Amino acid sequence: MTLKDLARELGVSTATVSNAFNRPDQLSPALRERILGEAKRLGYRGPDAKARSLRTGRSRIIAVILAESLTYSLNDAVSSEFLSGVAEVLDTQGHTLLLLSARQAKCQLVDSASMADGFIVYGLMPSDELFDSLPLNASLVAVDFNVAGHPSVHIDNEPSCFEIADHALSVKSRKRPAIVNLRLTETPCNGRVTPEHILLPPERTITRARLSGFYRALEKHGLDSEQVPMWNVEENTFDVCAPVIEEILDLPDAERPDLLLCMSDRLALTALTLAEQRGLRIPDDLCLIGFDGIAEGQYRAPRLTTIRQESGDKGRLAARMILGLEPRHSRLLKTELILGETCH
Amino acid sequence: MTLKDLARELGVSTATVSNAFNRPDQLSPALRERILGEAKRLGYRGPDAKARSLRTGRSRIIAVILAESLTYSLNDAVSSEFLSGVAEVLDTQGHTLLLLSARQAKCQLVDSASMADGFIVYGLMPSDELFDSLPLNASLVAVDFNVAGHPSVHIDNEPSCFEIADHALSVKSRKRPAIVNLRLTETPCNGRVTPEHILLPPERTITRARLSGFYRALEKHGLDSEQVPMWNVEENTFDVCAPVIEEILDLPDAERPDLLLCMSDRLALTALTLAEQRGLRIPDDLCLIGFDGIAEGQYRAPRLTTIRQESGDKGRLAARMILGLEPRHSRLLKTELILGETCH
DNA sequence: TTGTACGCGTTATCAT
DNA sequence: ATGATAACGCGTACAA
Repeated sequence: MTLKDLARELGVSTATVSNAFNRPDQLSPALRERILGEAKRLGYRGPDAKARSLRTGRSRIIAVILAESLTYSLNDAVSSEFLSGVAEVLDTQGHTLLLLSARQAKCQLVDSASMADGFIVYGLMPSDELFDSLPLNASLVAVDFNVAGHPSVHIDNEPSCFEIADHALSVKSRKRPAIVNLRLTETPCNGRVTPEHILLPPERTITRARLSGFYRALEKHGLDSEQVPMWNVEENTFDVCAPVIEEILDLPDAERPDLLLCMSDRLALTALTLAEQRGLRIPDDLCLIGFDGIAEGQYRAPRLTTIRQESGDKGRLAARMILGLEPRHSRLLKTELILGETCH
Repeated sequence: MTLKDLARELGVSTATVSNAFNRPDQLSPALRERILGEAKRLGYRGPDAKARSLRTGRSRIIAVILAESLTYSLNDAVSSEFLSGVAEVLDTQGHTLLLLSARQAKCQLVDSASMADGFIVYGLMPSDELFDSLPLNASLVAVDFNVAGHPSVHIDNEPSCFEIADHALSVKSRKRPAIVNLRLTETPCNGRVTPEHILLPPERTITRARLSGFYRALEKHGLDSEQVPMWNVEENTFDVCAPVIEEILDLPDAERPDLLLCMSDRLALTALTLAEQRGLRIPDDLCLIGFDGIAEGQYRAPRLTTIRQESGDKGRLAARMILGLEPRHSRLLKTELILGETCH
């Protein structure tokens, strides 16, 4: 049953049937009633989305391209919250959400992509050439990194990290701070960062900005940031974090850090769990700070001291920009220091 | 730049260009090279997905229709894990994932839907009529509930709940068990379930099956299940669960249950957090069991005693069935009892 | 209200 | 074998 069949059946033109569905004002109410009634009776389900999107050039589909795999992104609290914000706005506006990952085979990514009306790109992409393959006219908003020629949504990573590290270092004198990084080395590294490791360039990744904030706070407190031991973790999941955190916690007492500046809540929560297992008192023996402000860190005792970034707002804003509900220029969102009980 | 333009530019037919992209065996390698080379040079990005999907009838898009809102589903660990499993398989098979919610306006849901090649329906839908509007030929797999004429994927809710409740009641004598339900009343209810409340019919919802399992275990242990107090929560989030759990925990000592049979880990974790805040010792003062086996319940101390359902496997299986990688008949997945420290 | 060109490829059929 | 032709998929938009 197609629109054309229905038109023939009713003895009206296809245009009229189309109008009955899309533009009520273009035909008499009586005729419209009749068309809709017959449509239902004959089992015609309304204009086909594929045909319509070919004709109009729009699909009402917005694609989110995630830097990480879908499997990871969907299980991570921060990106889930982001997606949830995106979905909320799209839903309201009658659009739908197509999930893509930059990790997918390029060809299939690109042609699924050409169905979408717009793109929200979340996180640092493995390469920029991807963007050359996207439809030229489609709009694009980058989140947490920049794409030349397109607006982006960021949070103020450096100041936030300065603020929280400054807080951590002020509360009580900590002799042995250490930093736990997320995906910050040029080559993959799960473990201690040595001078041989090259760090990703500042403009490429948000974690580098977080590191700068930590460094600035350390310097302010008279510490030589170069001397502060640093670890790195490649993936923000318990399973990947745990071995690295264990390596830290299992250092001899005299060497074990008494303050961990973690770049994510997942890192900090992993440290918290493993530290508790080892009988370390928090915050007395070990002080912890995180970043993100995920629910899991707050609905527990002790609550994590962390920086709350509103990932949901980030998603909502990006979605609104894509849909043209918001001016298309780059935005910087604020964060908030949450004082929990893991650092005081 | 369309395929037609490129064909004209090269002086070959559109069919040949199409073949160069889709069926290398249909033309000489030399010609194919030339076409692909020129395509790149002239900025032709390959066949347009919209046009192709109109012609072929396929889009390589699989839609997941979620019973809950996208906002909720993306933030919930269980459904995220499910989606993650779906995405993993689709990815591998060159398909993409479109997220829809049964809560969306019907019309937009239906027409976004008509783009998809297949549907995975997750959770109890508000109404069945939705399925009448879906494309007739499209394949459909239901998860956690049944849709007439289509295969489904289930877990064994009743036996699992019997098993864990039986365990809980065996470990030590508990005088005052109580049940915390999830969305089980006919009319919304966040609080104590009274005889006036009508419960959803067993065939409609998995939580009713869970309740049966609990009841069977209670009877086995000589308890009158009718007498066991029951609460109900409408949404599986901390914010909605908390007030109900507080109502339970704040009962006078003599009335407060010493065993909570919770239908989800979120419920149990909420109870755990709030109980700890009140200085209740777990499991001595209060014994807790959950359902789901989400990571959050295991990466902590005490770990939750719960039933682990492999939501990821559920998603993978549903996706494989939709893609025809798996026979299209209903399947029942096994669960596993996880002995944590919240009930012994 | 209607006729109809158009959007962009795909594929069956035909020709060389 | 290779390549070309043309019908087809389903609506939409604009002129009439």
